[in-house]
Amino acid sequence: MGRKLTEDQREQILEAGIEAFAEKGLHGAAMADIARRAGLSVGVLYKYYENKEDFFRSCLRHSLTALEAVLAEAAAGEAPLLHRARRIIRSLQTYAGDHPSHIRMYHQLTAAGGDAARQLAEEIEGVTARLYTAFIAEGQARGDLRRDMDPRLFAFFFDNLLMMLQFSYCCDYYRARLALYCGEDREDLGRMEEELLKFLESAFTTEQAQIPHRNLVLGGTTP
Amino acid sequence: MGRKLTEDQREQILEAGIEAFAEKGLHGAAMADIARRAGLSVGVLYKYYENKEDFFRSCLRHSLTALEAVLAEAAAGEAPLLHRARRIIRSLQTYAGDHPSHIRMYHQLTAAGGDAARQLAEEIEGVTARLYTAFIAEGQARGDLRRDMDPRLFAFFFDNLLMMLQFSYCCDYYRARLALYCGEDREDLGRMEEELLKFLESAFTTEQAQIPHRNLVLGGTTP
Amino acid sequence: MGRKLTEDQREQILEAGIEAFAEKGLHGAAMADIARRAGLSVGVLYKYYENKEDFFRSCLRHSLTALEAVLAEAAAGEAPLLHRARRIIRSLQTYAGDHPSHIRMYHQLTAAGGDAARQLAEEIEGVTARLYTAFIAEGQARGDLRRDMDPRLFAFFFDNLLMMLQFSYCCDYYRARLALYCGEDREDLGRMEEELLKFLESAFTTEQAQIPHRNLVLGGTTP
Amino acid sequence: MGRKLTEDQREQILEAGIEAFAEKGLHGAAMADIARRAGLSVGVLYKYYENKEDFFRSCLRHSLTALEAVLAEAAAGEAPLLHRARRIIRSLQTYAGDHPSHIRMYHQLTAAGGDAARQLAEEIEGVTARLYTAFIAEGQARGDLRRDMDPRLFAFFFDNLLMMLQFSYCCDYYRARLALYCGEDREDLGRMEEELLKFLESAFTTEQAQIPHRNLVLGGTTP
DNA sequence: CATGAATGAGTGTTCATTCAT
DNA sequence: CATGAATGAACACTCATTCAT
Repeated sequence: MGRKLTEDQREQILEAGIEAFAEKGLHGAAMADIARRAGLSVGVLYKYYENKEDFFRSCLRHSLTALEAVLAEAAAGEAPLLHRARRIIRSLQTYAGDHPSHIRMYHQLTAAGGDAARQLAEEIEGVTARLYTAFIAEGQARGDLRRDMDPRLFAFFFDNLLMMLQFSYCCDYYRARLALYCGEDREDLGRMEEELLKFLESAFTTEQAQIPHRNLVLGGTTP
Repeated sequence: MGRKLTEDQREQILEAGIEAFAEKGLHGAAMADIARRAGLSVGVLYKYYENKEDFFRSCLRHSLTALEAVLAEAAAGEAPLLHRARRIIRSLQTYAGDHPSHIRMYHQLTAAGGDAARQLAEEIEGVTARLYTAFIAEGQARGDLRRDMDPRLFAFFFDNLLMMLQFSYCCDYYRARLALYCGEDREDLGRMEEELLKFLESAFTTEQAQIPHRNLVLGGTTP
Repeated sequence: MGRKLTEDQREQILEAGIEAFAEKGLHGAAMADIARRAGLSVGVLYKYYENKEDFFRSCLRHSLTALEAVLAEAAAGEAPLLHRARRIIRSLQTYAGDHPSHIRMYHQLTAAGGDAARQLAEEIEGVTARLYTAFIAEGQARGDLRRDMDPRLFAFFFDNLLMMLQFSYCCDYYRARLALYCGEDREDLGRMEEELLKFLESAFTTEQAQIPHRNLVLGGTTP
Repeated sequence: MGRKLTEDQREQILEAGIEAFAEKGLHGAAMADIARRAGLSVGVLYKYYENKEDFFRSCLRHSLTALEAVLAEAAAGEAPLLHRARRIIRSLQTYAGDHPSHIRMYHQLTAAGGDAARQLAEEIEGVTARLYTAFIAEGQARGDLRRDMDPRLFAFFFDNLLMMLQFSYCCDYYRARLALYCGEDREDLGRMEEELLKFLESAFTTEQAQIPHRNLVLGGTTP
């Protein structure tokens, strides 16, 4: 699984695979095409990777490791949650702009099925899940964040919004969908950042119990 | 496109297709396999559908029409936004429980590319985009919702959270991911509903300008 | 093989078949398409004809019988050979103009192979072979035609020229080929008739032995 | 289109194709069958030829190029027309005996339709059309040939007779037809050559205007 | 008896994978 | 060791033929 290659070659192969898989999906991408993109023969691919799925997995690992590094860096430090959230959003926007194929490939993974791929991705998702949950719990402990929330589910919602943000910048389908909401303004990254932060800040900081006009909005509990 | 079939047969064929496409995607699913699942021969499929893509489109339309009906019903009425949001969430949870393949297939679409499929889906997304945006604008006009938000982007966030909710109940990958956040509690639909509503209510109703401890949370603007 | 149909229906079916086979060949034509053209269901076709090849054969027989009748009429009578030749050429030109599909289908037969089809056609070719050979022998006996020829082979050449004439008016390939020779004048039927008759008359009437400048033309026997 | 194959392999593949197409036509021949005949897998065919039609075209080109070379050599030189005609007839007889499939395949082409194939063949037919027409015009200029003929149409008749000659030696249908005229003598190539030359010589050299017994033969103009 | 829906073998074509060079 | 030609199973799609209604 990748022995005996210079780091450069490995990089080139994986990058070619990521691009191909991102474009056409696991089924649609052809090994021969990937080899051509990487400037190699198919034989080499099969020397270092057991088969197509194994190679797909390796591309994913490569791609997600990079993404994880970006996230970890953005999330690091002692700054308050939303400050870090802002940094994360910005990082993701930048990353999505620079490496759309990585995001697209990640999205392909979610459609691929297959135990091995899922397992691999769980590794990665596990990191962010723990990271975000810890953030929130910590914020609650410090008193910065509302107490009346389940930190795990709010972390989940947070992650959901970030995933969709990335897909919306990179994947054809979601890009089209975003345009339905924003039209021309789709590319206004600053506005997106601002509004998403507004959304998150209120969601994370405002306890609902005290809010008096609740009934107006929620209309009471449904039976 | 589907003449001469009893509604039952049509249903059966489409359901078989939806299941296959949900599992393996547009490329991965084999027409012969779909025919076998439906208890038919390939010839029949090609009698009623021009080709694989046309059939895929028909499966999608079938699936999305049903989903749309569910949404429209849940969203209808004069009740306040979050009341309707609660109904939508519940409907989607029920729908996802009853027809997981439909959701999975929809998710496959987002990965598939292909002009026709995307076009069709935009139709559908367009409906919800308009629906949600109108909701919010209306709520703002009534004074129920915060004024300092872009209704289009907030509608987008809202839709994002709902899409991810469905995927998280139906798609293998997202199910595994949800488990990372919730563990055993993954199946507690009521809890999910409650927390999501909390998240949404605050996000939608609380204006940020007045909130004094903003800096604590946002940490000021980043340089 | 054709029982229980009114003559009209039979005619209609065969005509539809002839058109289809003429257009697309034995393999290319689809039974369902033929049924549709004839305004019938496939079931009927298979009630009266064993299978596709049997039906093809019946179409052929139908087509060739008509052609034979035309030829026989044109060739009949006591007139001198070339007079009758002129009548044959005219008849064929008219027939080709009115029923191009029949000629085309006949041409398809020559490409089809298959014992049964060949056998059937031999029946028909046999008629013209005998007819033309007898013509010539008779002409020789009367002294109208040259004696230094093999009547069978000259009949063969005669038939060849007539077959190619028909194909050249009806079949796409041969039409294009004729245009290479004639260009715009392809449709000048009178000219074709005249020149072909000139060609035939000399070929059939002039004995070569007496011709003095033979060497100039033949250049002697090749070694 | 054929790179990286030894000339031998290329030859073998094309010969297999020619045989199959000759037997069953463009539609009837199966790529898998051709591959089997050539001792290869289907994949190879598709490595070197874009698709079936492209392969068919290549087989044709291969076949017709060879035929054209034979014709060109036979037609070359300063010898009088019928001398060259004799050489052409002999060459074609030899060629037909050695490569019957090539002739059969060519015949299949005339039945196939399809723009590309027709276009290619027109190229080839164009060569002979020009060649023969020039022959005749030249002969007329020299005074060897009759002046009262349209060189283009006479060239057309000449070509027709030669085409039918080849088909009559190679194609099942035409072989059977030839037998109807010649019986046992079908294989007597020398006789065929002699008689065909007699036929041609008279047709090409004898002007009809001067011939006094014209009316006896032509019977006057038909009303 | 007619219909035309259903069957399923067969076709062109692609592509993961192997292996001789 | 690298190459990329060769393999052949798999797939989308068609159509002769059958048979339930």
